[in-house]
Amino acid sequence: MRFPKRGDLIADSIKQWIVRDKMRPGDRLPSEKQLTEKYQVGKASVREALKSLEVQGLIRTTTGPTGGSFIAEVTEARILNHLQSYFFFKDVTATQVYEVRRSVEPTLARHIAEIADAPLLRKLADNVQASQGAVQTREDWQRQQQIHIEFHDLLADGATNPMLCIHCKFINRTIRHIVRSRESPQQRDIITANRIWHEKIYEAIAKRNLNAAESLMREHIVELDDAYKVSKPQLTNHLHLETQDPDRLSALPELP
Amino acid sequence: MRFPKRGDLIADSIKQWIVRDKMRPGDRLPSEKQLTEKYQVGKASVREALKSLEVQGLIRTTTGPTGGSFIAEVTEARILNHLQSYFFFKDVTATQVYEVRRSVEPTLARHIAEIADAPLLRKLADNVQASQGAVQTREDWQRQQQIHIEFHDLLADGATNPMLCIHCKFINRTIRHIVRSRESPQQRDIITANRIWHEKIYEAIAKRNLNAAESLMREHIVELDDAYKVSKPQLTNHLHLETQDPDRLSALPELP
DNA sequence: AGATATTTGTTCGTATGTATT
DNA sequence: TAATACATACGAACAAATATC
Repeated sequence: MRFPKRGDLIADSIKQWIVRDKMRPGDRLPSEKQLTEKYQVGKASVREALKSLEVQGLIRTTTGPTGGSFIAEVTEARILNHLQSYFFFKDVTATQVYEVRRSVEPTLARHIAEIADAPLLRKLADNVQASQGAVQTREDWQRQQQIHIEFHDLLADGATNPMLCIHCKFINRTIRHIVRSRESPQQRDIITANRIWHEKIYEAIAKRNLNAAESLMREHIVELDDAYKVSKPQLTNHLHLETQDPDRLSALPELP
Repeated sequence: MRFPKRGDLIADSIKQWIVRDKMRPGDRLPSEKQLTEKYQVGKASVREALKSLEVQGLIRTTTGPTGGSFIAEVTEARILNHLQSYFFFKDVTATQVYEVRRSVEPTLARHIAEIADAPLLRKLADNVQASQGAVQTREDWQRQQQIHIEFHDLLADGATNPMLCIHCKFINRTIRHIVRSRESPQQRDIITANRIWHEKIYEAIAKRNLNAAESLMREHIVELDDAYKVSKPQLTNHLHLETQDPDRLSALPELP
């Protein structure tokens, strides 16, 4: 395709409009009919443009009399899905994920130690408390793994630095995939070691000890990396689906 | 909207198909007509699905007898644009960008010191060479700034760790925005300081001195952060346009 | 070079679904 | 309940791009 499609041109034009007029989330776009008249194009082209903006997460669309297209803030879920799609064919190894994690998460811990408020401290304390349970069965092990990653997610969610937040959230999502693809090793000592690390990190954060939070987190990640270095390095990736309802998908005919 | 749109359902179904059948970039999808027959839906719905996948970067589409939709690897440019859109309404400050940069770029420097090959070393050397020029005019200053960021981009492009690469590339793109929004300060000493830092970092990489590369980069970033802390913290963000050709956009009618 | 076939791109008319009044 | 305003969906036709012969 030498020439850009009409839909893409219109989408870009609307983007310019959003920037130039400093539109904010919630602001309303003209209706499809108005857009066809303004741009002198067919309905389908306008719909392609709106679909493009919708997939990018910049607008959301509703039906009905008060409906239409409205400027939206791109959600965290959407950008995480896009990142996941980006790495789908990339063959990222667990070692590579840990290389990034080792550099970013200590910074996150320091950041949180600086800004954590009472509600966040409470959530972290609850999480540490929840990780006290015994690890007997395979289900126990998997549950503890989820609680463990949840601790890291709480830290990321608590960040006031959006860039730091999103990077850490994506790392955690990737770690979840790695953990799932791993057959449970009978390494109960790792689980208890993790619990102790989290306790220490929590204490450092609660005491606003920035340096301790950072270095403890670094040691924690390095130990995790070492512990799992032997296991399957390749992570099994998949594409995220918007509609998690499997019934609706299976209602469609199968493809050959 | 309570029920998902048909286009989204079909897009998800195709995604499942891609994962289940282990399709690879270049593989062909059924034609629009075939898809309408398979899914028993109208052409518009199929096109919405394909448009969604196209915007996500998972397929590319061409016309003609050998044309159609083909599986594609999501490009770096596309994910960077999505990240930019994500932060559009987020009000990220320069300080926050540097907080992430300070943690991740030293890791990148270490990574590169470990794996850099001759061509990359050559490019880095050329870049350092190019930064020797005098800084007299305002244009000199801006050119030197671009060469400086180019050095960091060369490091990111050289990374074999895709996750590290993309994070650093996005940081660099954001830094470019910050630099552009900054009126040139008459701080010629910063430019020369940067040049010296880059020389040292290059030397460490060339000598495969991982620790030196990492710590030099850390000091370099910290100094940069301090030097610019006084300037405007807010970065002026904008949305990326697919079609950079301004003629085509201005050919469209203006919006009210 | 020109004709032609194939596939996407675009338009239009019409009908349906949805949410408000 | 009915009228409305909007998005959603279908189908047929035509236009444009790009291969092959």
